[in-house]
Amino acid sequence: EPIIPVKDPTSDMAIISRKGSQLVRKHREQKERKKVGAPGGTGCLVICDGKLRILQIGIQKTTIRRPEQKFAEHMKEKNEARSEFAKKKSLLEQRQYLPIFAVRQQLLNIIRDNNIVIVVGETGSGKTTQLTQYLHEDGYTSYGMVGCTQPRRVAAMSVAKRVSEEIGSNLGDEVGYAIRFEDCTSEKTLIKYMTDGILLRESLRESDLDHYSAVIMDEAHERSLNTDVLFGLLREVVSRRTDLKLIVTSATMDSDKFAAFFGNVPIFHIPGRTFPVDILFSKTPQEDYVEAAVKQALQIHLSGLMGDILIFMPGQEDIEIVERLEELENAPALAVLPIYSQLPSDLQAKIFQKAPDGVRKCIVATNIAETSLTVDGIMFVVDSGYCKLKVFNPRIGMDALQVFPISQANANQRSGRAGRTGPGQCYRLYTQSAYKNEMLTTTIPEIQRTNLANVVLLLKSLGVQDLLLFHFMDPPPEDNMLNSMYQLWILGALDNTGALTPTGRLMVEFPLDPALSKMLIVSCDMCCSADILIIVSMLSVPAIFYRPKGREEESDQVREKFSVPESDHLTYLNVYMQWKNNNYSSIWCNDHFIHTKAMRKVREVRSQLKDIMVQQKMNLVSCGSDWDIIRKCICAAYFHQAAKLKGIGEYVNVRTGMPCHLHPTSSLFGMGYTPDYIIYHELVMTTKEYMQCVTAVDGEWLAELGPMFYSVKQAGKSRQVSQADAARPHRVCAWRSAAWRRRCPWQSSSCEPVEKNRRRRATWAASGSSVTISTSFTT
DNA sequence: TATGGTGCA
Repeated sequence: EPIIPVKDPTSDMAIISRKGSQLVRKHREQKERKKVGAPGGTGCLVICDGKLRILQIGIQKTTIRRPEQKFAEHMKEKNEARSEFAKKKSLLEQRQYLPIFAVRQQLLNIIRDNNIVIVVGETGSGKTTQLTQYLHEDGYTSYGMVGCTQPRRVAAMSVAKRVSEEIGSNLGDEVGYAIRFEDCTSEKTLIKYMTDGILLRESLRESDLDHYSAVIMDEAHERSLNTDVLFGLLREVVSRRTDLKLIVTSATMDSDKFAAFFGNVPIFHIPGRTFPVDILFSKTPQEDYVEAAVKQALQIHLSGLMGDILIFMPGQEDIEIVERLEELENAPALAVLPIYSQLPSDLQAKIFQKAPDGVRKCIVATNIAETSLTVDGIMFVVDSGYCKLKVFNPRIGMDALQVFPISQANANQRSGRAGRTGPGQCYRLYTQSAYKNEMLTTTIPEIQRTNLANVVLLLKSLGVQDLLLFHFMDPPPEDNMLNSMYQLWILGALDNTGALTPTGRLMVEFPLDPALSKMLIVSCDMCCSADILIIVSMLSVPAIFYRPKGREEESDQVREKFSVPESDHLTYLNVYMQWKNNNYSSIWCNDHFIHTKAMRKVREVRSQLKDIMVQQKMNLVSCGSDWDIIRKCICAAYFHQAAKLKGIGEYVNVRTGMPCHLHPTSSLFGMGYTPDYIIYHELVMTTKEYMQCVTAVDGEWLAELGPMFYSVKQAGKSRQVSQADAARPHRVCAWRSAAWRRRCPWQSSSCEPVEKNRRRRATWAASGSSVTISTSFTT
């Protein structure tokens, strides 16, 4: 259905909005249509600040076909556009112009008098580049390095480069950086920028961080998983090492909380330098944020005011609808540019290119533009008020990727994007009252909404005895912690007393999720480690396959050529082997709708993991074409995530009984081949409960490899696997170990009857009988 | 029967 061009856009705003509505009405109709039959209850319960909040968002779904799209052929030009200011002034003059320079001595005094200081540094204050240098100038580098953590790699690299220029040394000498795959430091290094994940790994080797005299945790308010773990660890390190200085930077709104956590430490405030941004709230709540955003962007566009527009949307799908703005041909030229992480980098680069004269840029972004990417020249921000978040449900072991209202902190960050190069305006598509009363002040930190298996393993290896007593700034839900411990126990990383086993100790060495580490370890005994190594590497990077708008069928057909009918894992192996046979060619990738960037990373990950395997004296052997061995090996690490065929194309989770669906990207999807049992890599709730990356397994493997869950029973002539134990962590562990029970606070009366049953079952199981006890699942 | 917010090791 073509969109009718607006006849006279400048004279009649009513027409514009009508056209806008037309576009969106269609979108909404389709959305409604799709909603029918979709599972209800996409809402989510969230506990924040002791309050229980129910968040329920409708499902966004549309299918709009686009004409064939041409791929961009040019990459982002790397002309180092220096500002007029930078050209005229010397580096020293630039440094002295920064707001932080005015408070330099005060800041150094307060650091000298306190081991921990919270620094509230607004954008443009210069804290990231100057703090390290001030500490260096004040003598802190005479007895150790000054370390500075960043949540992102690009930031660590680019800031280190800038500071090395300011100091007048080569990058890697006095000033260096370390990120995964790249250590650009030397024995001379005094100032080290790094990602927070690197510092966390370093603390494994050297728990007191003796190489450092000072550590700055920059952008700590972003509260990444690693930041939160480091908070707890560094707090202890500082109490042991009185010579270590810790500086934590934070946003204004949570500085008090940070200060309290570290023991009522002082807060130092550095003003920033940004341009004012007018905030405009919607007078009434918007029914449809896509429609509202389109209308608002058009209104700005036709207002005659200059400057580029940035629209924040929750996800790719909404972005693709908003992109149709461009089709309003009679309106003044508007270049609508999408940006999200999965977009190929050549298309991403477009947002940084200067638009032709007289053409206004309108960037439609996910929250990638909130912190990760900065585009200059944005004058207007249109904020939908929503973002997607991944929340983990420990009970069913499922991630849900859902649309949530943003927090006040997000909203402020978004509006700030309009004031980087001049005064700007921010249009919020929600009411002021919604902002004040309904939005959380800050987003729920990641540690409270993710699978913690990795964190638990790390803390265990650091010798943290009782994880429930570990000092987190915002402790994760107890259920979540215990579930992760249970998962580690299943994988053999923890013993019955909750202590790390030799397998667990080996697992810590790998920068992988525990189940993937386990798979790698098991593969050495099963003589398929070279093959599993590739599969594990492929699973460690985001999306391999690219499915561009307008070429869906074409790309699906190409993908099918790689498909191994019984396994997505093997399909991945196949893709890698073919890429290798084609000399790791990027042209080959483009021809086969495969993300080159992702494949390069797979190769890097593979080589890093291989190094660790060599270092750990693990043998690297391939099983050749005996793919059954590979499937069994995968089963050995993922038997706890199994599903059983129920009807045509219908699966139910073996342990929970929950219906699960094959993801449409699976090679088992719609192929007519429906094995009785499959294991899955990941369970994600988007529009449905989807199993992503699945492999067919023999039912008997499940019983053999996962005896705590399954056993084989005789049913007529056919042998069937059924659920032997749907126990929750404490229940299994409780009867196994009194020591474990003591550390499980939920070992309370409510669990008692179940525990008794459990003991009886355990006896039966131990007697060698093949009788299966079917346990009904309750949530 | 129909599809992935953003980072990090």
